[in-house]
Amino acid sequence: MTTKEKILNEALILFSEKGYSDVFVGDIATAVGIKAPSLYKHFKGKQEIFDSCVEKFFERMTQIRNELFLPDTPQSDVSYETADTEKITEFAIGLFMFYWKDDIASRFRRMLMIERYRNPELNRIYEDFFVNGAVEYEEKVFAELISAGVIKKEDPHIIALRFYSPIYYLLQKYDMYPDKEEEAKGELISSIREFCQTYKGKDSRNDGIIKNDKEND
Amino acid sequence: MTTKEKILNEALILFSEKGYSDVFVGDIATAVGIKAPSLYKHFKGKQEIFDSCVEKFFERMTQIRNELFLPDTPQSDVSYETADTEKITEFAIGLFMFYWKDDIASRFRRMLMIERYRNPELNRIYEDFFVNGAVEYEEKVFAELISAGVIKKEDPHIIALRFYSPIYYLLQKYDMYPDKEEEAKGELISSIREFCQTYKGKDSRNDGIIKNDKEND
DNA sequence: GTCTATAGTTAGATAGAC
DNA sequence: GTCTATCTAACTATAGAC
Repeated sequence: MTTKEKILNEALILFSEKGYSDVFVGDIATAVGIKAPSLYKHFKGKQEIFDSCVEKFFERMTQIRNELFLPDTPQSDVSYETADTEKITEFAIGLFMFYWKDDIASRFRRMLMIERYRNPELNRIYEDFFVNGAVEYEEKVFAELISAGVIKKEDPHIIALRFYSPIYYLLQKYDMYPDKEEEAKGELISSIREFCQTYKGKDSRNDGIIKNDKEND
Repeated sequence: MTTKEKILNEALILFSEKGYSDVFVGDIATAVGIKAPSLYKHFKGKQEIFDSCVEKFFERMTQIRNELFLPDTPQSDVSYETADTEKITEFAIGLFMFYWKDDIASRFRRMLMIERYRNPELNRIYEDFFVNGAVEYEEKVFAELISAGVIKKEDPHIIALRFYSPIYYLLQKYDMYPDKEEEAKGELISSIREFCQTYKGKDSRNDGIIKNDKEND
């Protein structure tokens, strides 16, 4: 890793813990193992370091969207037709774990939560990736699942909201406790299981799966 | 309002917008209409102003808990037996609007969201009131509603999680848009209606209300 | 590309007049 | 209880040696 990369790496860690203004150029330098003035050979200043972190985040998100959300691997041929409780759960866990643990996404998300109230541009980014944007994306997914008959014919927006909000809540709950992975996953799985019981099938609320699905444990 | 109260009021507004370290003593003074050194006749320093805001928040929360959560008014005699979709919706809206719009609670909540990553004590307060604590309280409510037969016999923790997480998500979504009250309430009501359809009654999923409830709009 | 030394700036807080 | 003037400390950034 080059010094420039090290700087960005350490800077993002610090920004995610303290926000922009409480991180001092000297802190970043110390974390990298150099002195503050040396940073200015790599970046024009603190703001440029920050801007590069933003850029790095966008690159990572573009990358993961191609991997996780738009898989063009052979498996994608099975499409929505075969999506079931297990697949929906897998998708939820994948999304949750990425937002929670990915080095870039999780740190940048925390930084955005600190900065979004004072910086409208960062608030927009936060909303696009972690609030409205996330729900809107899932809305499209559920609209397709409804067409495929996998999910009940109800308002896709409300379905997406009820799917995503526990993920969002649990992210906040476990953000400070990266070691509680099993507990977090357990809660998420229970929540998604209930979600699937409510919404799967064309009108399958009284199809008898309500009580028996618990055997999956 | 005394100058001391004015200081606390303006300080909380600024802290909720910028967090602790980006608010300068001079900013608070200007907002109040005095000069910075004058503040020191009322408070020892910036930290004491902040601590007083914390105290004010605790007072407000104690007050509202007695009003909203533990109503000892005559109406409470009807108890959980008569709780229905409408009452649960009313409770959800009351909780949401308080967290969203109450001058003290909403500002303090925003400040906590900014500060919780760098201050463990503030993170604990945030969790107690807006994350774990909120769900734990509702867990107790739903446990009682289950006993009363109003809510289906399922894990009260998951029920509480699925009840509260949309409230929490919508709070983040509309935090910057206090004027979008009707839109926010609409989304919340749709979400809670679906919640009630899923959980109300001992096993009342196929009681025919599923499609027709939309007439309420 | 790293360092030491230092300039320039600004925030928190105090002194003392009114 | 408010002000002006001022101190001290801390941070960003630059200059210039190596």
